[in-house]
Amino acid sequence: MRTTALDLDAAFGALSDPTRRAIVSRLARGPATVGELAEPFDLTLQAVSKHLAVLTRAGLVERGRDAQRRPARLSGPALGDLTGWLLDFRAHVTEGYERLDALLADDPQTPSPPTPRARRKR
Amino acid sequence: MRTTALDLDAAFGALSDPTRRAIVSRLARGPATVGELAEPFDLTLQAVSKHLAVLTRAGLVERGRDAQRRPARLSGPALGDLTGWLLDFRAHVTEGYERLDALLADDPQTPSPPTPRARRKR
DNA sequence: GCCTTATTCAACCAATCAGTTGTATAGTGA
DNA sequence: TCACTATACAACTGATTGGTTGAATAAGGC
Repeated sequence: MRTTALDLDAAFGALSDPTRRAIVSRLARGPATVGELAEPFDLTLQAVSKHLAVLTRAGLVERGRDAQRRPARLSGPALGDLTGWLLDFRAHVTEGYERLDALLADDPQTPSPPTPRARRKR
Repeated sequence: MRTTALDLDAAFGALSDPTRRAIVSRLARGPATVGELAEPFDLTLQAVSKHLAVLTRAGLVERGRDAQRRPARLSGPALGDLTGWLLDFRAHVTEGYERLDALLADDPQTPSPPTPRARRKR
């Protein structure tokens, strides 16, 4: 069995492609077949099938069976887990920032010292 | 419209690598130099520098200047935007699922009856 | 002015990726 | 059975990626 739980590598990787995000967007409105998913794109069915495989491997999509069709639908939990991870993360960052603000107050290395770096020749 | 705004491709792509997620985790506890970031990894400084470049290009990290050092720190907003995108998304999905549930009133785990367009035979 | 430290740039390499075409499998309907 | 539809598999290709080594750049300390 392939990893059905959330694989952060695979999940983020899957969502890093705009075509796949579009597919996921489409699936958010309900299940669809490969053919239906492929329609808006200028892509072969095989390419879309591959994208679906990537999403499925990442645990974001599940496939069913309806005669010759293999409709895809989103797997809610994975998306929830991903969101959870990011939320945790963001909380952590915010906290860190507050600590940093408290430490620095007014003195620190100024955020962006615009160093006009003249490029030298070789 | 913000041109610095988040690039979903780049942001998700950046977070799809475990080394980069570890770097981001480290940075969530405060800024760090390339050398400091590289320490826990069995990687060259150049490799870590490249990872930082990826994160910077994605808008997730900002670089500063402190003498020879170029400390990296997280860029809070990007992380917030990413989380926001996913939250929106998840909301959409949940809504879709509720609609689907209403239609099917069935066990979503069973692979067989996935769509309302069931045409199976045999 | 050298050294030393911190970081990046440049070139390269192997692996992976997104796409293609062509073929094969699975299921329906006659 | 045979034709048709929907999808997957296989092999290939060019581009990208994650890593390396080696050289260059930037800044400070002596």
